[in-house]
This record gives sequence, structure tokens and C-alpha cells, in this order.
Amino acid sequence: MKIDPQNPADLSAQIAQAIRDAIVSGALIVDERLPSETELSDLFRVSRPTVREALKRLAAQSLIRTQRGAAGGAFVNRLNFEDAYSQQITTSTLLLSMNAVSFDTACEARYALERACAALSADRRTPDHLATMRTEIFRQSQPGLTDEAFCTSDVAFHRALVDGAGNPVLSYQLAGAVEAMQPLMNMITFTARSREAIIAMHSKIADALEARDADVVDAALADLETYTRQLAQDVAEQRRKPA
Amino acid sequence: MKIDPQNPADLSAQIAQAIRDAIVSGALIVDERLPSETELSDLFRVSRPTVREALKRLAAQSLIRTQRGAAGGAFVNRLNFEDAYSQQITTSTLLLSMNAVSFDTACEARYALERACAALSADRRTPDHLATMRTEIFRQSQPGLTDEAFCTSDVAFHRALVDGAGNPVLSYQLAGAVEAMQPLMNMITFTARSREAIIAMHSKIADALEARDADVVDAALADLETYTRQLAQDVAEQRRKPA
DNA sequence: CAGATTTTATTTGTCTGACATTTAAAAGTC
DNA sequence: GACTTTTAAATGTCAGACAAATAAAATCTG
Repeated sequence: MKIDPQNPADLSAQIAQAIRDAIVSGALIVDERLPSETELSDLFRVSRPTVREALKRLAAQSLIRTQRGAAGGAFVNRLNFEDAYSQQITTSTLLLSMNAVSFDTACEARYALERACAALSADRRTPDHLATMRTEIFRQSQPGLTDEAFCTSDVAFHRALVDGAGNPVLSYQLAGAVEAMQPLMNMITFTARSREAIIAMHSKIADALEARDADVVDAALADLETYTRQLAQDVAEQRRKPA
Repeated sequence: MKIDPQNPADLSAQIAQAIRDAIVSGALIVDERLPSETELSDLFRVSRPTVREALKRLAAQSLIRTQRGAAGGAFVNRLNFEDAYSQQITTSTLLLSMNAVSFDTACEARYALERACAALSADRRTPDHLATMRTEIFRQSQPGLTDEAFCTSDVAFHRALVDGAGNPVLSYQLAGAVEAMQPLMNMITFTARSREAIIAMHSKIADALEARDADVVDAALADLETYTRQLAQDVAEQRRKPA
């Protein structure tokens, strides 16, 4: 099951891959205990530090968890949404910040995804979701609000919209896109005059969701996308020639 | 910049987090060299194995790469799509296989996402994308095709559709969903009589994309979703009572 | 005998020190 | 000046040890 070729390159990576394969293929099931580090080092004919490096690689991906003590060891972890979320956010943030992805591309993907949720959300949103959206809209209209707080509220609003679809996979995928775009979004809100326009669109979305009118939600989101991308472009322009 | 609280729990995890924060925040930029392992162990007041475990955690997330030799060391890695892809696929597969997500939920998310791509793809698809889709449809209609090959072709078809949107973020997110659903999709194709119906829908989609008719693509995808979910339900039913 | 306490064994977490291997730069040679 | 050799620095790996946590077994006590 877990053999290892004798090419002497990156032993810990090879071992990690072997165990990872065993988990993904189902040979190791959730909550199953892996052999102890000593046993693994015997099995793979390597030292314990090498085994430990392999296990830490897997732990970094939330594939295993470890426990100390007599009945301790490494156990196959049941991957949960929270872990998947944070990984997704880290990855998305880096993809964007390292310029592997342009803001425009990310923005397009984000709104395409959000619009995909709109129809489902119009169908399934609960009063709770609506209440959250109304609360956030009210918060956004407060005069003394900092840009950062406005942005946080903006994210919460869209989050409620997406969560209204009742599909955790969609929520999870959107979380990555939104969180990654957060820094630039923050910069956008500095152009303060934009707030009332955004609030108006948010209100339109909330009203349409309350009326379960998917088409209007979609149209409002399309407007918001156009607006956001225009603002981002303006900000980018200003940053290019700050003088 | 990189300090470490003295609570003696999971030192390597703490160090990994400190370095990860530095990368995400931009304090460490792409291709920048980290201090050597010895220097890091001095900095954090821990041993070299502990530092190494921390670095391996980061390497598992493709945040750093290491190089041996005199001018070697650990460097901040420019995250690319391939790495992000494989991580996304691993995560999605596990979320589904460990029952954190139902097939129905994944399927809904997958088609919502794919339908979100439809409009963009109708607008931007190149002749190349169309050719790929036609080729795959032809392959699917070959009588001797194994279920596995049919499924692979099916994935390639949808991949071409999504790639037609020209947005790598969308391609990347959909890849996870599709790959994760692959095993069950394979099982679905065992109900052989379904092939011609699927091929008919594929043809309809390809025709509509050629005509740049987003609405028809959307409708065909909606049909395909309904069909897929029905088949999945049947398969699940059969597995419950195999006798 | 039942329950609480202590002991013990197992396992991960960490440290020290060493050697092997790779690699680029410095030193030496023609 | 171009080529070769040496050297130093860095990661990769190993061995052995101790610390700390923890559950099970053994012991003690009423």
C-alpha cells in the first residue's frame, strides 16, 4: 500500500504523497489512526525526523491531526468547511497579490459566481438573511463609518446574499474570491462619494430578494459589477500616476 | 516582524503561521530568500528540526520552495494556477468523499457555476473550444467506449465550455467541483442507456455556443443538471438496496 | 468489592550533534 | 583569460536522547 521508490530526492515529500494518496483513495478512512512515527520510520526505512516532516506537510493541509499521549498518534482528519475556507482564502489572496490573477479577472469571477447564487437565494433566502442584509445596509448609511468598517459591512451583506442560497460549496468558493479582493475593495471605498450609490444598489438587491425576483437581483448585481470594475480601474489609474 | 509567543504548544505550527503571515501581508515578497534554517532557529530560539517542520508545512501549501547548495535556501514561491488547482482538487475531493458535502449540493454548485460561465463562454469561446467540444461529442458516440473513457471525455467537454469563458479563476474553481464529483459520475455512466441523452444535450450546448446563444446554453445545462441529479439519486437508491 | 489514586507504558514534541549531498563562488592553474 | 579545483554554505538525513501528555493498568483505600 505505501511503498516508496528509492530515488533519494525529497523523502519526506514522497512519504507525504504516499500517505495522501492512501487518504484520498480511501485506503485510510476518517478517524483511522496511522502507524506511530516510529513504525512509519521502520516501514519507509527512514529516520523519525523525516517521517515527522512528512506528517507536518499533511497536517498543513488539514489531512491529519495529531494527538499526544498513550492512545495518541496521527489520525485521518475529517475535513470541515472551516479548514477548507481558510485554505481557500489563503490561496486566493496569494494568487491575487502575486499578480497571477488580475483584479478584473477576479472581479468577473466573483460576480459571475454571485449572480449564479442570486436565483437560488431568491428562492430560498430566509427572513434571517433579509434581516442581516437590512442591518448591514443601515450600518453602511451611518455617516461616521470608517472605510474599513464600510467594507466589512459590504462583505457581510454579500455573504448573506450568498448564504441565502443554502449551498455551502458556493459560500465557500465565494468566500475565497471576496476575501482576496478585500484589500483592493478597501481602497475603492476611499472614493467616498461612491457610498450612496452602493447603498442604493444594495437596497435594490434586498428588495428584490424579499420579492423573490431573481431577475432584478441579477440586474442589480450586474450594475454593481460594472460599477466596481470602473472604480477599480480609476484607483489603478491614480496609483500609476500619484503626482 | 516574526516573534513567537512563549506558549509551548506546537512550536512548528506557530512558526509556520508567523512566516505565512509575513508572506500574505507582503512583508516577504515573491522570490525573496528566507533566512537559513540555522538563522531561523536562532531567531525563534528553537532547534533546526522544529524550523524544518515549519518550513515543510509552508512547502506543502506551495508558499515556499527550497533549493540546496551554497546560494540555496527557502524562497517565497510565486503561487501558480497549477499548484492552486491541485490543492483545490484535493480539498474538494475530500470534502465530498468524507461526506462533509452531499453529492446533490456539489452538483448544484457545479452547475450553478457552469451556468455562470455559459454567458461568458458564448461571448468569448474560440473555434478551438468548439472544436474540442465537437471532438469529445464524437468520441462519446463511439460504441466501444468504456465507461471510464466516456466520463473522461465528458469532463473534457465541460472543461472546454468553462475554458471558453477565458477566466482562469472560474476554470480553477470548477475544476475542483468536477474532479471531486468524478467517482460518482463514473458510477452514473454505468446506466448505459443514458449516453445518447447526454450526447444530445452536449450537441445542443455546442450548437448554441457556436451560435453564441447564451440562453439556450443555459437551458441545456439546466436540463443536464436535472438529469444528472436524477441519475445520481437512482444510483444512490440502488446502492442502498443492492438485493 | 467499588472507587479513587498512583504507576507505567506509549506516543508525540523537541533538542543536540553529526554526516551526506548539492551547489555556487572563490582560489588556483595553465 | 579560460578552465579546473577547492572551499564554504546550505539543505537533506540520520541517530539518540529527554520532556510532556495521556490513557490504561496496577495499586491502594474505604
